[in-house]
Amino acid sequence: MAAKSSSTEVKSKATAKSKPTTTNKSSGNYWLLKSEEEVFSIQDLAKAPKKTTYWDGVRNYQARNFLRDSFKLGDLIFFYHSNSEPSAIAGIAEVVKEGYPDHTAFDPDDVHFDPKSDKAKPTWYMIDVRHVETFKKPLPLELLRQIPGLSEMALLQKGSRLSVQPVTPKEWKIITDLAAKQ
DNA sequence: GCCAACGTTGGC
DNA sequence: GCCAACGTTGGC
Repeated sequence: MAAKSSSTEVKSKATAKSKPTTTNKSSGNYWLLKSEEEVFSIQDLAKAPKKTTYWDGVRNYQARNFLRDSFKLGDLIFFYHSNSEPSAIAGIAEVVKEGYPDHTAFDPDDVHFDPKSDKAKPTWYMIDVRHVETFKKPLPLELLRQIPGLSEMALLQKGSRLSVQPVTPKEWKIITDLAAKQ
């Protein structure tokens, strides 16, 4: 397991290139994706055909880099409900297709249309994710903030807005243990 | 609904 | 290349 994601690596793509994987095995990386519950919830994902959807609409370069370069097949993802009551980690998804161009950027009728994006050289990327598990009880931000081992988690940092974030193996374990106890 | 924090844009 | 203005995110 060469999972080395950490908040300090947020600006670096080094890990993506340093691991020329030749198998379909997960890179062992963990992630967190934000979605507004009212827009697309983990329940929506569970009900989707094949419990799978494409993760479109990311229009931030840092987040784009993660999607394009670092998400690998089998990587596990916390599904986070933002702007929710309460905002919470709602469950787990997995990567079933690695980064490819986000076609919604080319569609003038789409809310995420980006007139500057060029089909020949796409600016924005997406991945496909499949539902793995919905937590019996979502883990609200307020609860997560009380866990000492999570104090450095990207999600909990002041002003953190990134909708695609790496999660460390340690954070992953603490949170999944927590979910199992609910 | 408010507003702090952040990213992006565009004038210079 | 600076930085003010603006737009967005997202907790509260």
